[in-house]
Amino acid sequence: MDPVRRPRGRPRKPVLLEPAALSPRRGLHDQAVERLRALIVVGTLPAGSALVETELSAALGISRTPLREALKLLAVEGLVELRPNRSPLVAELRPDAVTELFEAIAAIERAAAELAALRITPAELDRLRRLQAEMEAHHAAGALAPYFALNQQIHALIVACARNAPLREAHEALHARAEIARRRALDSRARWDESVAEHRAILEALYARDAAGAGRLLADHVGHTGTALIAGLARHAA
Amino acid sequence: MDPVRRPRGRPRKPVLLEPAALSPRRGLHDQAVERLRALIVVGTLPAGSALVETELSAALGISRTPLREALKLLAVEGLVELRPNRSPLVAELRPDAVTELFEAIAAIERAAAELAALRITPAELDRLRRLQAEMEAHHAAGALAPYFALNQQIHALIVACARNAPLREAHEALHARAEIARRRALDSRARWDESVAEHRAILEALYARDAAGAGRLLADHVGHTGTALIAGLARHAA
DNA sequence: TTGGCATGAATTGCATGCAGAGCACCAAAA
DNA sequence: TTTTGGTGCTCTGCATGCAATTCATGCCAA
Repeated sequence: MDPVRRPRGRPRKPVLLEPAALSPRRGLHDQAVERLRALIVVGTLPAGSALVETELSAALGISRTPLREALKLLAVEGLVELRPNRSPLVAELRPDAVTELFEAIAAIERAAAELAALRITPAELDRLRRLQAEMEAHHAAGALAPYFALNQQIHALIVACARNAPLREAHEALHARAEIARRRALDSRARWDESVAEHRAILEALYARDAAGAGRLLADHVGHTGTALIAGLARHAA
Repeated sequence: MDPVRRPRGRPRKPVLLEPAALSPRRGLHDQAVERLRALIVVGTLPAGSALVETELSAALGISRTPLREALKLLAVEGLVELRPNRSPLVAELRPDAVTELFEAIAAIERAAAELAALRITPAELDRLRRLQAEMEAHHAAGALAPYFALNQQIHALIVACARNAPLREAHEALHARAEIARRRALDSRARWDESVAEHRAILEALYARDAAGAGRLLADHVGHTGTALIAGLARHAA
């Protein structure tokens, strides 16, 4: 028998970059997914750049194994492009891909809005109304960043109210790429005003439990957002 | 002594001009995804069973590393349920999950049909017509298995004709779970006849490039299939 | 008996080693 | 000069080893 009890704590090695501090007990691969997604969305890892496993794992303070798992999951999300025996690339977001992306989001949100109109509870309607009011306040104040956050919450809440897990997961999977597009082209005051008005109409349709109307309005809203973004991207490129 | 260093892995079989398209030589993790998916769909790995990494990796003849990557991907597809620090489980398919699943598939296929009605080429329409004829022949002959295969091909082709990668990927992701439900409840002659008729109507709407009609018909068709399957599952459980 | 805690086996999660694929660079031939 | 073949290096893909976690068992006390 070993008289010396080994110390229970794992030998922590010094972590160079940000050590994923104080996160809930999830695995490193899961944290890596989130951190990498954030880095890609905000552009710290620019589109087209190679993701060399040894470099990235060192930068994240983890080993290659969980990193590889994370890269595979990000590839499913379309944020990363895997190549056999080659370094993965941060996926490029081409204009036609943005078109398809917003077509798909519109399709999913339309269906979600139709279901939500049938299934949403009064409490959820109330929460939507409060979010809408808050969002309009940010709009009035010209606060873009919080506006976007609220806007995103509202869309997510409507999808959640559809009570359909596959639809919600598909929606979440597309969200990061849409966010990339939004960040690249967040301009046009006119579109902003229009968007707020469209949100009002959607909310009213949900209150009226008008499934077809809510679906159509939301799909159109997403479609308009998409075309506006593509226009913005085109301006950006020029 | 052995002067010739032998490779540690499997002996490479001599490959003579094997078309890479048919044998893409992908990584072990990718192959593991397909093999596990097939094993789960046909029920060799029954719902609720624990997937112990060491056992599974030995059974598949691979190590735990690619197996773990495969399990993570199957979890995204909803075929496997991951639990922190516990063995993954083959996901159970509860009746309400089947309902949601077919709601989601109907939503995606409706959107796909609407887009396909606008974008489908004459050649694709022709191919659809031939597939439909072949499927009807199997129906007339009472050949269930090839009928199902053709049926799937038709649905996949319609989605492909929408020219929308995210929609197609979402559709594919849901396919395996739907297949599980189908295999559990493939009965009801009456529903079979009805389904063939519905396919005819969908095809006609596509020919007429009636986007709304094609979308509605296809969504209803998938919805009917879902309710029939749930009824079948209920019979099965009883 | 029963509740609580320690202990050990089983298994996951992560790190790391190693072989091979792919690429760059260079030399030699055309 | 262009092309072809070789050579070395880098990086991926996979296997394996080790620590940490979880669960089951058993012991002790109430």
